[in-house]
Amino acid sequence: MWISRKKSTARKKTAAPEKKTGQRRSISENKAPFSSSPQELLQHLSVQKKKPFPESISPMLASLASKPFNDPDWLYEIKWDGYRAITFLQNGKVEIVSRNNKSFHETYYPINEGFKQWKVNAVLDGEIIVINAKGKADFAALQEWRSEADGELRYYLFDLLWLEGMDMTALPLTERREVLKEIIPLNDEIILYSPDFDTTGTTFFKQAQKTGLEGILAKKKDSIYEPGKRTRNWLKIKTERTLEAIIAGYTLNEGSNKLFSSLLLGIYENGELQYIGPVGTGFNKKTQEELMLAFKPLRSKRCPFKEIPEYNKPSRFRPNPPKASVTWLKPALVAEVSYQTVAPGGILRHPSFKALRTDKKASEAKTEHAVKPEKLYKKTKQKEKDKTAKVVRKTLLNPTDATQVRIINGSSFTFNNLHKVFWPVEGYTKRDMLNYYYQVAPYILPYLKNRPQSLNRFPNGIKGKSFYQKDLTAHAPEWMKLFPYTTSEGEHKNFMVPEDERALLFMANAGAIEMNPWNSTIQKPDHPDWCLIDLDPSSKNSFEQVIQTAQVTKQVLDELKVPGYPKSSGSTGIHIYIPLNAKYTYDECQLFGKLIATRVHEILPDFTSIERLTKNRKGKLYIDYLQNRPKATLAAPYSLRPKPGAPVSMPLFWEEVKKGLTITDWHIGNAIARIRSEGDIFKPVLGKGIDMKKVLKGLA
DNA sequence: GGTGCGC
DNA sequence: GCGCACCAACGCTAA
DNA sequence: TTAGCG
Repeated sequence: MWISRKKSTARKKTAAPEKKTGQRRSISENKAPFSSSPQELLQHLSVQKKKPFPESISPMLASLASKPFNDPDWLYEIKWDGYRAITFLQNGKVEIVSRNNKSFHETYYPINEGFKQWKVNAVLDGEIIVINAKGKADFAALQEWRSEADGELRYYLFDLLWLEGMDMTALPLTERREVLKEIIPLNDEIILYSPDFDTTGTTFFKQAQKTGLEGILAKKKDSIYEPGKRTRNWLKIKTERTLEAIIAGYTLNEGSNKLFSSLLLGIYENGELQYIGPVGTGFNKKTQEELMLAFKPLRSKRCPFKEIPEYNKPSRFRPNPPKASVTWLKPALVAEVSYQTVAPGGILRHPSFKALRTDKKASEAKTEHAVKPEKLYKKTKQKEKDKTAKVVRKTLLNPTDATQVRIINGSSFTFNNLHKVFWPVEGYTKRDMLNYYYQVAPYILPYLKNRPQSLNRFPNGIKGKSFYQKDLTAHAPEWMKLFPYTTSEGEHKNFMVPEDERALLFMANAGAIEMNPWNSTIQKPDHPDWCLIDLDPSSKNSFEQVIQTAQVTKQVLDELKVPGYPKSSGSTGIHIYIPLNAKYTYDECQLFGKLIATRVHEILPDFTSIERLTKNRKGKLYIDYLQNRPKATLAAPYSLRPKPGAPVSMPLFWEEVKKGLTITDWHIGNAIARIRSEGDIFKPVLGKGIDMKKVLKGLA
């Protein structure tokens, strides 16, 4: 028994990064800052080598959600109303920059002071705010902040992106925050840890409303940090609503030294302008001046409302309001206004002026705008049901031995040549590849099970000689499932059909870097589970054109009310899958694919082509629907590709299919973290299929 | 990557 | 016991 | 029949 005999293999050093700083909690006195052991963390990070100090990072952004929710897998933070700021701390040098990489170094100089006692090299993410005299975060005050007399600065840190040569972004949020908490000195009054609250989303939201906070953030505990991305794993829920209202007039209180005291607002309902109340806050002197300038040509004698509203109405807070005079305006300007609720009678409570919408005509003003539905949340809910997605597996092979024996699904495997470099530029080895497939097995197997495979083998890495193998008859172990076929020559042969991770690792161990399953299963070999659209650029196309074509494909599918799921091919293009649930034949499927491809080509005739023959394509992007045929294969979702950079064919959200996406975004080094964080977002491809008849009827 | 042959 | 050669797709269609 | 393609 090899496994038990080998004992002294990998027990190496590597504790958590240890620093010493004055007031900080010492790491040794508390438990290690990682929920798992350092060994596990190291293993977690094993695919990445020491990462250099990042030059710049754009912050990860939150998506907007319409209402709070409760979920133990999410944590809740305060949404600070200030400037997002990333701090680069290197060898005692401090650089604090905005979202757009503008330096805050001079502007908010007191913050630099606090970082002087830090002894670590790190990249931190947080929000700078100003507390005004009332003790509340004040965005306007922040913008006008010049010195400590203008209010108290705070820098709330909520994330850690890099620490002492370790890229933290691939770690789950909770682990990043645990380490972050450890390294923030306790004696600083400006630099603070932005806490999370162990409560339900709804309770926390109510609390936030009461406290007058701008909103809350919900963050998925196991989410990774994806720079520059507006993620669904971070959601912001605002306590205030906004609407677009028409400015119908303004008032001026007796004895006021301002240009105006409030704006009188209305919205159109059934063609009539309805009064929705005054707004008296949210503008400073400068915006008032600008507004007055815009009002000048609109002044009118006539009140645009049907009835003159009671703008002098006393309120609970102002039983004896100052006498105000009114100037009516022609209803032409649109203001964006925030408010908390609508009182009976349609009057806004706690309205605040946000901005003049110069891009909108009065007739276009809408009651509610933006606010994405909680669709986002429902999606993640689905993921949680998927138990396999929750299991965090250890790696299969240790980092040292060149040969290792493992039992998988009851079968013994001898893995040889584990040091062999498969991706020479990056140095990824056969071991890295096997570890990847072992970890991705629960996610990729649904797309391989019951599907005959074409093995595309690279036993000597991506630069070595490669070959295809379909017939496994002579090489299959007894446990291997086979699927018989007859060649056009009349020879009887057998495809292999993977059933479990044992089969997956068999293929990987054979040098099959890429997994190439049929589009149908052996249960219904002539009925594909999905329809493929393969966007395959020529060397003359830019990737931007691929993205544009994918977006147009999405648009065409939307018009037909057909769902489509995109993934990066991992090579040069993008694949789009339409779920069919094995209800149609390959012929029908291909015709449907042709229909989509043709429509896309008609919209983008300049740089796309649906010609099968390369020479007829004239260097255009090939919209390939012909792979919808029996026995054809395509790299599976989550498959590695034998290309430089060890890219992964990664399922994407449509929102990610936009300018800036690159083919190397996802690779062997970061794919596992991404997949664990997002779950299998391709799952609907294996779900309910489309009703092709209905779609075609709608077209006729 | 696995096999079989010749040395 | 080793180095080495050899093997490991397929179906379609244009020309 | 072969060459090209995916």
